[in-house]
Order: sequence, then structure tokens, then C-alpha cells
Amino acid sequence: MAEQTGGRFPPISVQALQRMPAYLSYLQTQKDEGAVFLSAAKAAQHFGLSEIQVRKDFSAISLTPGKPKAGFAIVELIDGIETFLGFRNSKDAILVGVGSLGKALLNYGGFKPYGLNIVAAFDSNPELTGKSINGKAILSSDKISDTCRRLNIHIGVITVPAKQAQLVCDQLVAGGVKALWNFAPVHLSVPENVLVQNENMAVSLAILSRHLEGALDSAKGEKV
Amino acid sequence: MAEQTGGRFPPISVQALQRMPAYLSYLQTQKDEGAVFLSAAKAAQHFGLSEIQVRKDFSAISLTPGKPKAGFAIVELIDGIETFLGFRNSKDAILVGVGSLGKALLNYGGFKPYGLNIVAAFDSNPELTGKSINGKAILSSDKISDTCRRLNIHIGVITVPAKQAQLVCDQLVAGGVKALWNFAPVHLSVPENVLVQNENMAVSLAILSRHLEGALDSAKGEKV
DNA sequence: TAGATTGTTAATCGATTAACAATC
DNA sequence: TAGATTGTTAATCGATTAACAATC
Repeated sequence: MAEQTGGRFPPISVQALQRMPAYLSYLQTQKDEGAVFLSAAKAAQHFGLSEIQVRKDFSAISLTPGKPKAGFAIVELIDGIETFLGFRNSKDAILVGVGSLGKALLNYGGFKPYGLNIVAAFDSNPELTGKSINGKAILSSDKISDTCRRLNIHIGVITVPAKQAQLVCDQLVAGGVKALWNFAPVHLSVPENVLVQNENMAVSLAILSRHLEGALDSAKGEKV
Repeated sequence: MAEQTGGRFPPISVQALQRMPAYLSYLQTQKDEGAVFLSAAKAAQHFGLSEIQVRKDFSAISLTPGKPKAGFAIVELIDGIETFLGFRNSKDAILVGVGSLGKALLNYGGFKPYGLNIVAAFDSNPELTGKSINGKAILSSDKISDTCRRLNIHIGVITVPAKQAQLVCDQLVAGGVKALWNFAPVHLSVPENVLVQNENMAVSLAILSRHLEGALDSAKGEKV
């Protein structure tokens, strides 16, 4: 395993990273209510996590240490989490596959706070190319690589059907894309330096489904 | 911790569950190509996982053991995974919050294979109520609890803004909903027996973002 | 000071991996 | 039989939790 690249933050586990967005939104509501400090105990109770886990997470993120008897400075934590998660800097992306899901994402404004900016879309259907959705032009799929290179795009959002996903992936990678957000339910093969983040709705649905079948116990972290 | 409820499957970790949908789609393509058996080694190579991990996952799912020199029976695995994930039985759900994301999900046909069936939608905006999207009626939010009870709905999809999410959540729970698919970026407080599955796009975007900033090493499972 | 809360070190727990025997 | 592949037991690794000292 390679070493952590040096930076502001100590090594943070993937699990801890996954807790960060929830912390962030809670911190923002606390701040809006005028709070300045937040104790690990209070946050832990809110989330149903152990106090010590929250304390570890907070102290990994906060630039200054927590204050005994007070807690952690909320603005520090917000700044830390936003910086850590990379929400502070805007990132351009393109989307491939203007089906129902693709259209939805093009219309969805909710990515702004996370720094994602979809600048164009691609589809192989000639009836769609030339049109635009939410101000984003739909271009022909054969221009994917060129466009990525020309606009220096590093993020690709894949919303094509499973069968086409690998081809699209290859085109994006050929265009210099380094990070893929894959909504197609398939495994994508990519070079070492490219990251695939699978948005796996099937997993969520499976977890819901198993809960309803009584297979999940109510306790957290249970085996399934 | 409570015991695993008895059933067809041995205890399977959440991590293993999360690998299942990917296995499933690969198995289906293998089956379509006429394959009958699949070795753990071949699948491991496809996914970039360790052979032994795949073997453990497969043997947990397959009804009959793998065959030395052949591998695992593909149809057994497919059946096992579909059963395990609960995709075999259809489940009715309602959706609350007909904004851009809510509309998108109503229009999206991709949930069928997972057994999810959204039967109705709710919104507090009177300009939307009475209309319908993709054949699904949009009803007034004050009818959430009633409708859930009347139709015996156990899954609620929450696509309202963060501020309203807890209220909507409470209404759904009051209506007897047992599993929530939450797209709002907040933590929801629910009774013990209700499961909240957060669809956390922020996490995905954060992971992409950190990769682009060079903070992620290319190796799998790296600290971030 | 006393008490609340943090930070650190060690223990526990669970998932992954390794080693190797079993079997077709 | 030989070789490929599985299944099982033990070792490793990492995340969480517990215990307790430090500090405001």
C-alpha cells in the first residue's frame, strides 16, 4: 500500500469519510441556530453513533483541537469537512446517456453545493443531439473524447444502459477523464489512475428489501 | 447484538452484500454468453478482487457447493443473489417530494428489476397535486399517512428538501412505513424497527473529488 | 476545585487474506 | 494420476470501542 499523500488531514478511513456529509449538514443547522461549539456527545446522540467515534472523526477534521468542557468549534469543523470532501472547488463534468436518469441528473440542481458542474451531455440518439436540457447542450457521442480533451474535463457521469457503459467509459478515459461516476449496473475496467465511483441504487434497494423481509435485525451494523 | 434470523443464507457482511449486485450483472452476462460454470478466479480477475474473497462470497450465496475444477453453477448464483437481495418479490412504495429529483425517479424505469414499484407521489405544492407523472398520481402531502395505511405501503422514498425531511419521515412512519429511502442530505430520527437507507450522492462526489485532487492513491481500499 | 469534555493508548471485534487440505 | 479449483482453519489487518490521563 502506498503512503498517504501529505496534506492537511491525518489518514481518514473510508467509513469515516462516509459519515462526513451527514456531520456537515448537522453542523450547518447547528450553526444556523447560533451554536458556536458542538460536543462529540451531543452529535453522537443525534446520529446514534458512539461518542468516541464522533470525537475521533471531529478531531481528524478540525484544524484546532476540541476544547474540554466546550466541544469543537463548529465553523472549524464545517471548513474542515468542506475542504476535506473537496466541496470547496468547482469541478466541470460531462454526462453521457440522456435517458430518463440522465435527463434527471441534468435537471437536478442539487450538485452545486458539492462543487459539481455538468457542462455538457452526450447521446448516441440523433434525435436528441442538438437539443439542450437545462441549458446544457446534447452532443453526439462520437465527440466524447474530443470534447473532454478540449475542455479539459476530468469527471464523467455515465448514465447509459449497462451494455454500452464500458464503451463509453473507454471513450471518456481516452479523452483524459480521471474520475467516473457510474450509474450503470456493471463493473467498469479502467486504467490504474482512473477512479470509478459506482452509484449503486441496487444496493440501497436490496438493503431496504431485506429489512422488510425481516432478515435485518433492527440493531445497527447487524449482519445481514 | 441480536442473532441472525434463521434462513437460507449464512451470515453475510454488509460489505459482501454490497458486492452482490455487481456479481449479479456479471453472472447474467456470463449466462447470456452460454457459460454454465464460473470460477472464483475468473470473477476475481474481472472485478479486481482477491480470488478467495469471491470464493467466500459465492459459497455463501450458492445453494450447492462449487465444483472443484469447474467453479460455481451460474444459475444457482443468480438465483441465490436475487433471492438474497430480495429482488424476486415486488414491493410497492410511495415517493414524497416531486421536485427535480422526485420527478426523475418517477420517470425512471430502472427500479423494476429490483422489485421496487412506486405507486403514488406526494407533494405539498397545490399546483402539482392532481396531476400525474409517468402514470403515477401526485397527491397532497397531508394524505401521506392515510394512503400508506390504506394501501399497506411499507417503503417510502424521500426526495423533499432537507428542512422538510424529518416531518415527511414522521408522516410516513405514522402511516406504517418500515423502510425509508432517503435522498435528503440529513439524518432522520426513526423508531427502532424502521430502516433508513441514505442515498448519499455527496459521498460519491466527495470520493471523486478527492481522487482528482490527488489525495487518493490509485490502489484499492486506500486510506483517504 | 470539580466536572465536563477532549486526546491517547491499548483492547476488542470483524473482515480480509493466507495456508493448506479436500475433491472432482 | 495430476492439476485445477473449492472449502476450512488460522493469521493478519484495520476500524471501533474501552480505559484513563490531560485540560479547560
